[in-house]
Amino acid sequence: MTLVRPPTLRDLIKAYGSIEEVVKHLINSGFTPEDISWKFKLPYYLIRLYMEGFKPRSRVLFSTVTKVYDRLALLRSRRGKETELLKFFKREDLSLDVKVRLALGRITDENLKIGEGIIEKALCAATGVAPKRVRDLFIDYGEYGEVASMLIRPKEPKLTVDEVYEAIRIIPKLERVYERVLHISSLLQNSTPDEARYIVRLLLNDLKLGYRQETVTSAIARLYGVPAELLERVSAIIGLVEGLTMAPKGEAELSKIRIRPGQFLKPQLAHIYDPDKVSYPARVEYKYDGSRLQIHRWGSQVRLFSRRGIEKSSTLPEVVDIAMGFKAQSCIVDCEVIAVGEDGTFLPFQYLLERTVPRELPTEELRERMRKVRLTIKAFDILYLNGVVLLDMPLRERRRFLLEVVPAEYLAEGVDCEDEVALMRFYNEALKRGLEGVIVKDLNSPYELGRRTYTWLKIKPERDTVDCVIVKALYGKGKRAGLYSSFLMAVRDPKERKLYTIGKVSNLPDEVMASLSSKLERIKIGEDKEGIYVKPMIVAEVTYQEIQETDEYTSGYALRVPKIIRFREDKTVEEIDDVDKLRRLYELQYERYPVK
DNA sequence: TGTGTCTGCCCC
DNA sequence: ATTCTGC
DNA sequence: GCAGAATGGGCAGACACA
Repeated sequence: MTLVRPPTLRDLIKAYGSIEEVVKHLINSGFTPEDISWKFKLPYYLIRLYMEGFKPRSRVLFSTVTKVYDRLALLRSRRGKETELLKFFKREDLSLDVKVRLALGRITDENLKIGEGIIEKALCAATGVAPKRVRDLFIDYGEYGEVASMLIRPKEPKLTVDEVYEAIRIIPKLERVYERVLHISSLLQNSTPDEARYIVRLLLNDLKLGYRQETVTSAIARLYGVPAELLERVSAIIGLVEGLTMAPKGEAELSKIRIRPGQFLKPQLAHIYDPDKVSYPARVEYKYDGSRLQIHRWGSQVRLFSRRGIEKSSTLPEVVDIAMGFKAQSCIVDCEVIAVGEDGTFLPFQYLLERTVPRELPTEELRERMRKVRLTIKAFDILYLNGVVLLDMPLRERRRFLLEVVPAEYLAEGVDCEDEVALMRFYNEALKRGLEGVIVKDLNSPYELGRRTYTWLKIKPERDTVDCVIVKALYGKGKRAGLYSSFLMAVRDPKERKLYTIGKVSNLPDEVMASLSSKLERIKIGEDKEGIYVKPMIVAEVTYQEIQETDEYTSGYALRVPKIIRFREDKTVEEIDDVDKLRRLYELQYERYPVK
């Protein structure tokens, strides 16, 4: 009589040659990764790695990287961090692109679709701890990396850099939430507390090490003996990871990288207006309430990029058509895309989002939206024309080319101003015509990629203010863990003694926040996972950029870009503004912004 | 099938 | 988007 | 002065779940 026993993993490896082949065979025979993981007591993440053809290249332990992270976190000065990074980049047992991505905390350019929700689930699954306790720890520590390191049990470090790196890179292939949860929880189960801290932070795209990408750039520049400015420029043109990994090729090769249409460039940004920073004559243009768009055209090819470099041409076909009308062989044009009604009046920003947020749409849906929300553009700069880079040219000269290339109806309207009086005259006219404000530009300034400069200044009006009351204080995260960091505000009902919420405000100095917290705790009347509810008695004057209709708040209105101007200790809850005033303010803005 | 939650180097 | 903060 | 880190409003899409 022979005893029949199921084949062990060892048997199967012998039969199929490698564990990778075994996994492939089992998947083809209809087993799920979960089945295999359970049957052979193998971590789920490893099964997924083998399914994707994972081949370990180096045996460097991930714990060697977490030690570097720990040292970087401890170092205060920029110079110290740079030296530590330099040491890390000198390691020869890891490839440069892996090191660069580990240093930047960005393992892949694809969306991981992992946020706090999934991390919480994975931590519960990995440790058996109740969600409530995980959430409580999150309130205390303000960040899931630290929470993970609290919850994961110490063990001998055995994860390799390769495993962790590849395990993160394959996450976009895991479509279902439960697959991602299993994947991450198995990774965390096999990690030490320190490893768990940094795995979670890598997954959330935030290492919290307090250095800038500029520091990474200069460390690499130093190591390979190339000018940091050159490396920065190359990175601005071809992307950060791509640029930094080119450093070993040397200065000559780096200098060959040229701007070309089709390759996103980080746009220049503006500061808030300061009269002392304007040099006249200045170029002053309307500021349209839309979305930034960088138009690339070469021959019959067009690419559109949002402010952060997301490609948008498939959902904005009318802008592609406009670009085809540009009088150029090739060009890169900087503009604002805005939503307009059938009569050409500006539509509120909310409408535009229905067009600019989606990355792709079924043709029928796109057609429908194109009918509902029409688009146009207002161009204000040109960075490249027919093979020539215009960045270093003064704005005054770039504009000459812009006017030749872009038809007048698609140009941002503006004037050259000789002095502040003319500037203010134009600004007031802009407000009267329903614009968001104006941008003031130095006519002699070059276009500085990815920088916020004082050569571009934006002026926006102070809107009305609303007196409202704090009804809830919300816990802070990250470095504000353990503190309150924002407030839920409410206005009165005109008749009844009821309060209606209108939105949240934050961005108060730490000192103010600290002095308020004891007061808030004294008037606490309840709590939930986000924060504490308080007796409505702290009154504040709040301003905003726009009032929007919403289902999110009980008043039916929300403030866009809200901010506290001052606390009104002279006012009581009975004296704050009511919902009627909010409604009046809401309707008033459409006298300025006519909507069809 | 409808509603709710989460995520997005989203857009501002 | 805005604001604060540390370098 | 700068960039990073905290925070606000919105929307769509993709799942999860009932």
